[in-house]
Parts: sequence; structure tokens; C-alpha cells
Amino acid sequence: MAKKIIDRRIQRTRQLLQESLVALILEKGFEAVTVQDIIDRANVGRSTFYSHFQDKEDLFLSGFEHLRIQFEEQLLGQPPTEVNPWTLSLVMFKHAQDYRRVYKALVGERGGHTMLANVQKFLMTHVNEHLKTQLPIKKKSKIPSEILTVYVVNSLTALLTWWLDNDSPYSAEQMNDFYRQLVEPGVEAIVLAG
Amino acid sequence: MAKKIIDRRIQRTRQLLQESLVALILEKGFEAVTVQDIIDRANVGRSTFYSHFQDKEDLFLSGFEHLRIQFEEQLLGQPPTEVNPWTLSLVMFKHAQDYRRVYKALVGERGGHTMLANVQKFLMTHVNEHLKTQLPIKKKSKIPSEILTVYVVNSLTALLTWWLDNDSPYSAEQMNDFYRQLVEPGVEAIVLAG
DNA sequence: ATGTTTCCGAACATAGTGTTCGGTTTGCTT
DNA sequence: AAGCAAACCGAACACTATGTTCGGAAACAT
Repeated sequence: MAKKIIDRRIQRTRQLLQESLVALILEKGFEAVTVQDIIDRANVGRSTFYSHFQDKEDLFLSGFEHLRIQFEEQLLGQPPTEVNPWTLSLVMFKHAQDYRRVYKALVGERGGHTMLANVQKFLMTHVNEHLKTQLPIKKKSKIPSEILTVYVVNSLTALLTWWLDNDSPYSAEQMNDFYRQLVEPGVEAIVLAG
Repeated sequence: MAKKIIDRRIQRTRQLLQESLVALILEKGFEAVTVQDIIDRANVGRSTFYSHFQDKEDLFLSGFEHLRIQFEEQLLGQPPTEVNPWTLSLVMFKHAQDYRRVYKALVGERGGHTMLANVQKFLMTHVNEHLKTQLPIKKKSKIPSEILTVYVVNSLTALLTWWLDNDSPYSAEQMNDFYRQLVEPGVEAIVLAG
């Protein structure tokens, strides 16, 4: 089977490029990184780069897939009775802790806006689900559920990026505690109050 | 006094460029707009552009100053007894309502990340002040005030950009109400709870 | 009219992007 | 070990956008 080993060669090149980009983002920020920087760092030829990825953005986003899949697996590993926004956030903080360096490059302030927007969109679908299936829909409150979702997700990513960008020593559990302390009261008041 | 009238000429050119940029951002997003696009739209020569602004970014940020000053004036116009994060947010929503188009171009999703980061930094200083001077510092809660600030500001900008990007018909007062309903409970629980 | 300030735009240097293609390396196969 | 195909290399190229320079035109004041 030649294919499999050659596949590994390809994977190695892709990984080299991804790692180089992560390192360079942490050094000078996504915008400032050029394709030349990346291939120099990775010792990869120019045409090879473009045979793997469409452009810098493509390479950048490709780092998302692996993490996203892993993240969803960890979500499914949770006891289904306890699936609500607060376990979602805990899983995310833990996951970010395990891959701190990459997370920082992807969704930190040096990573640009693109990836964060992606992550937020991703989280929205999950939060929406949880809010709709797990919690009784709000009654008299006039807040549209869209705003509620935006709020819940954005608070989460705000704490996440702060945590990453400041190399804060708090544990994932602590961060999630902070998050919950801040966000839960407002949500409960709205969701349950009749 | 020749100076004054000539100054007006300069102002006119600068304004033309600013307006062109705003229009173009709303059409294709900040990243996609080229200097050529801007000067074509504004009927301004290339060298003239660069005699007024360092680059596209500079022109973009110059739109901030005018608004920032006006915003701070409106803040000072508030009864000083009622200066807290919730009036700050109300003033901001109202201000955004008055300059909806420009706000959308600057801090909306097509405006890129730069300006939003600026606005957030700006709001942080205000919120920090209010949290420190107006409210009794939290007691037993272990949440660092930095996180509290990040949370309060980020929730605000999240609702703001959602409002702008979706051309949502809610009034500034309503939006501020939503904001308050969501954020205040958590903050109060932390700030007052012993 | 005359002088000054501002604007115009063509030409240029610079830098980064993305493609093409002949040649080289890698590593599997027999 | 020889052969062979997949993967990689990198120089050359076309293209797009940036930011600068400078001589001349236009606007405006006195």
C-alpha cells in the first residue's frame, strides 16, 4: 500500500505548515504573516504550499476542523442529562486548556477576526439547541431568543479570549465558574420568570 | 483670512473620502475595499489621498475621533448622580441610533475587527471607572474585576453589533433594556453579595 | 493680475500573490 | 538494485495593490 505512506508524507507537510503559521501568528499576528514567511519557516516550496491550500486563510481555517471534531466528540462524551450551556462552556474551556497554544493563535487577538466569528457561529447552533430543548422558553420576557443566544455565546468567547490573551493562570473550571456566575442569573431571570 | 476657507476645502475632501469609505465598507466590507476604489468614488486624486491620510486604516480610524468626542459630550450631559454602566450603555445605543449608518460601517461585521477593538478599549476605561467609583467593590466573590469589565463591555458591544448588523427595529431604549436585563443580575450578585 | 494653497494624475519603485513548469527527491514495488 | 509514480522544489512570470514623487492645473484670496 503505497498510498498510505504517501498520505503520511502529505500530512506531515500540512502539519508543518499549520504549525509554522501558528508560531508566526503568535509572533506577529495573522495579518502580518506572509506566505513567504510560512514556507520559509516550514521549509516547504512555494508551489507545494499552493498545492495544499488555496491561500493563507485556507491554511488558517484548516486548523479548525481537527479541533472542531475533537470538541464535538468531547461534548458527546458528556452525560446527556447534564447537557446545557454551562457544560458546553466547561468542555470548551477544558478543550482550550489542552490546546492552549493553538487556541491562542486561532481565536486570540493576534489571530484576527475570521476564526472567532467561525467559532461563534459554531457555538450559536449548540447554544440555540440547548436553550430550545433543555430550558422552558421564556414567557413574559420580551427579549428575542436571538439576542439571548448572541449574549450567551459572546460572553463565553469574551472570557475565553481574555483568558488566552492574558495567559491567565485560572483553571478551566474556575473560568467556567466565573462565566456561570456572571451569565446564569440574567438568563434564569429571563427564561423562568413569568 | 484665506486660511479658513481653504481649511473648509480640506475638510470637504476629507469628508468625501470618509463617506466614500463608509459606503464601500457597507457594500463589500473593509478588507475588500482598495484605495483606488475610495478615490474613484470620491473623485479625489491619488496623491491627495495620501497627503491627507497615511493609508486606508488611517482614514478608517479618523472616523472614530469625531464620534468619540461627541459621545463623550453626551456622556457629560448626563445627570452625574446617575452615571453607571447602564446609562453609559443607553447613551451608546442612542448615539448609535443617531449615526446608525456610520456605526454599522465602523463596528459592524463588515467593518473588520480594528475599530471594534478600539471602541471596546474606550468603553473599558469608562466602565472600569464606574465600577470602581460608583459600586462597592465585590467582597467574597473571587472574580477579578478585569473579567467583570471585559464581560460588561463585551456584552454591550455584542448586542450593539447584533442590533446594527441585523437592522433590528428595536429602539435604543429597548436594546438597553435587554442589555440591562441580561447583565445586571449577574453583576449585582457579584458586586453586592458578601 | 498675482501669489498661494490645494489638488490632480501619470510614472515609478516596491512588495506580495498565485501559477506554471522542468527538474529533483522520496520511498514503494518487484 | 532498478524502476517508477507521487510528492516536492524553486525559478520565472503575470498580476494586483501600495505608497511616493513631481510637474502642472485648478481654486481661491488679495
